[in-house]
Amino acid sequence: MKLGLCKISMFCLARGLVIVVTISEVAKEAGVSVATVSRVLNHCGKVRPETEQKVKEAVVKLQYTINMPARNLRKNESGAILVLARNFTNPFYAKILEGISDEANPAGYNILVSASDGNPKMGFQCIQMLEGRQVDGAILLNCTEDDAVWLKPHIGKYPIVQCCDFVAAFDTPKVIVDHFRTGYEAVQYLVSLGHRRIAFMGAENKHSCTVQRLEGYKKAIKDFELDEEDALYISADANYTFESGCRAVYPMLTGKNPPTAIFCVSDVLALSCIFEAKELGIRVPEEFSVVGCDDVEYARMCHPFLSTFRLPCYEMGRESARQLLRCIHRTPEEYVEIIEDFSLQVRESTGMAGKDVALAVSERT
Amino acid sequence: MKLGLCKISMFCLARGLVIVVTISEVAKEAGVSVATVSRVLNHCGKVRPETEQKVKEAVVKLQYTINMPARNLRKNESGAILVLARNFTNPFYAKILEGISDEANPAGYNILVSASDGNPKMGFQCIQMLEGRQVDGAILLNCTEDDAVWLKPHIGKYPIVQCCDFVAAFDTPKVIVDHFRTGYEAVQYLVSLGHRRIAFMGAENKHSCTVQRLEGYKKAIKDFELDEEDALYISADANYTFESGCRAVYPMLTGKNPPTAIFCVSDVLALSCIFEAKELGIRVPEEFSVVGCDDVEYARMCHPFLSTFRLPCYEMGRESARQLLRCIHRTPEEYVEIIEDFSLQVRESTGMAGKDVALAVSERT
DNA sequence: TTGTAGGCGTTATCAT
DNA sequence: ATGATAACGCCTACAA
Repeated sequence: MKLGLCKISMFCLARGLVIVVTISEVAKEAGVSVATVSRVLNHCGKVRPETEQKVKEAVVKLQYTINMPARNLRKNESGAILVLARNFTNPFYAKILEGISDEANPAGYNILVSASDGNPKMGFQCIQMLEGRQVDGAILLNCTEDDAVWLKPHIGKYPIVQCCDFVAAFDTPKVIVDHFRTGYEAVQYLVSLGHRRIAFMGAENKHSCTVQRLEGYKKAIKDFELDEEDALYISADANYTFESGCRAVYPMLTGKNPPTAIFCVSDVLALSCIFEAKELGIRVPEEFSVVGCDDVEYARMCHPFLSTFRLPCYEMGRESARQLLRCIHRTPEEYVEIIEDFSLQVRESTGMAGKDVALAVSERT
Repeated sequence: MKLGLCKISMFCLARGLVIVVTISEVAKEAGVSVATVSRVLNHCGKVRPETEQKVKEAVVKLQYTINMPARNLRKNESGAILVLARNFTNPFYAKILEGISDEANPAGYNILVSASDGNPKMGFQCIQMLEGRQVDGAILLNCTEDDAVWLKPHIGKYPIVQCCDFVAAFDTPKVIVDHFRTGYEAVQYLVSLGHRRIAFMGAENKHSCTVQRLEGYKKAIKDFELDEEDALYISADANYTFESGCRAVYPMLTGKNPPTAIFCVSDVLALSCIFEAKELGIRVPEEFSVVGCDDVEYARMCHPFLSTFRLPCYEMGRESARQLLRCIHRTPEEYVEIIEDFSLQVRESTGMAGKDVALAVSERT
């Protein structure tokens, strides 16, 4: 890393070197009172047009800008909302964030982000921001039972929306999908292709999207009387990283009696399964079918295109923001639970059950 | 309305009346003055241990939490910084954001994000937040000449750092890579593999990472006396989307005299080239070599693994935050220009120049 | 329609 | 070491 030097100069911020223009200076300049200036600033009518004009001219002349912390203090609000997720490098969370922004920004709210990285300590920090009035509300993208400690006492006290992952017992608006059903339908779909040994890849976290999908999967396994083995449930790490997905699926694919299909709780993990299978010379989907969940952009960036459940990430983000703003503005209403639809996108990573994988591998070697 | 010593306000959701505790209530409870409470809260010593103890007990008993807008007003700071990027769904920006968070959060700063989507209007909003004291500084990830209008008058007035994309004339700290050199070295590398017709894919924006890489590319084309044609420069859309990359490269690959190699200013675009080539039955890298830039995680998620320039995204984020905090705290220092290193990651999408692509295509058909 | 004045909850500057 | 009190900049009854 090199270091080049540019011109020397000091920042001159409000605190010292620059004259900070306040509402009273504007008032003086315009020859009116601060109250009038404030009224003009807040467009609350009740001001004579020529007075308003004078004030506006003064504002421009003095380059006045409103001091938000001051206004916020007075109005007891912050004009910002918090979005708490594990991270934003996962395209799934990034897309939700986009939806939230698109809804909240036009409404005049700023977005504050915080990556918990699965650390419950961040949940505490989240509440701190609510308590400290730094944000008017929060959207939690990865709420789990682990958050009960800090969250429970604050439910109903602050505007909080759970999105995607949630804890049913926490009484907040929820914007979710029926995770159980995705798990069930994944199996159902694979069974329709003739698969009987179907694996499940979750993640080392207590997210409802992991837990409930596993439940849906298990229920389907029972209903369809399929092979039921603990060895068929594997887990990537809590953050759904590609590498951990590869690590998790490897022993299963190289072990005895491997499955002919797998359902993964995240697209990135599904991609890791496809990748690892191909590395091992196992053809997808001829010998191994993979179903993902999320439908992120990367699912269609290389062949075989991923068969996956499309969740309306962007829309979930928007709806979460809508619900949160509703809470913040105290629109009298019950806590709604909005269940977004999903749909299976059948593409190229799934196919009819054919030869046994182990057999195929041994043939090749 | 009041209840005993404490004020009551309808704080959040319909259900809860929340008692808002202020510093003066704590003072009353502890039998001291607000000044003392404040001193304890700010750990500025000068308080007798037993007094401190009393205050702390009162804080716990009343569940007091500091009111940040009030503190911010008084201290004339916000404790937040702004990160402005085109979007955060591109893993490149997401990774930089991660670096910024990891540096700024421990320092007590919150992160406010804003997606400009290339809209200069957002630049204006950015300055608004600086002026409104909602943030103490800003990191701009996509600064271009187009931003001169709103940015120029505020340079030196507010703490601003340009990261990755930048305008040299704007006198701010910069955390960048030598984009020109990536363009030059990409060609150099491809030449070493025997390529003579090398294309360039940029994007419809004025980012320095697009403009300067093109310049480096052109210089190398001249230096190595390679084919020099306007038809060899193509552009994806301003946001580097996968689809636009496909659209841009298609006519080139199917047209007359296609190149045998291409350098793309972003990994996502490079992936789109690989994808489109494969769709057309053109083998990568046997018939068509592709070099990307960024080295995002997705570059190694499917074969052929992308040969690309690794930019230290995360580190650039951290360094940007470091520089910004330095500006905010007015550490007397010059505006530095930190040039981060990059390195070419040779993987599977590049190979020796072989048969002419058009020829290969015609052979196949 | 406009002005006066009293907070909002802190911190910081004085005294004591 | 502690306390009284004046800002910080704005909003908003209440008066005029």
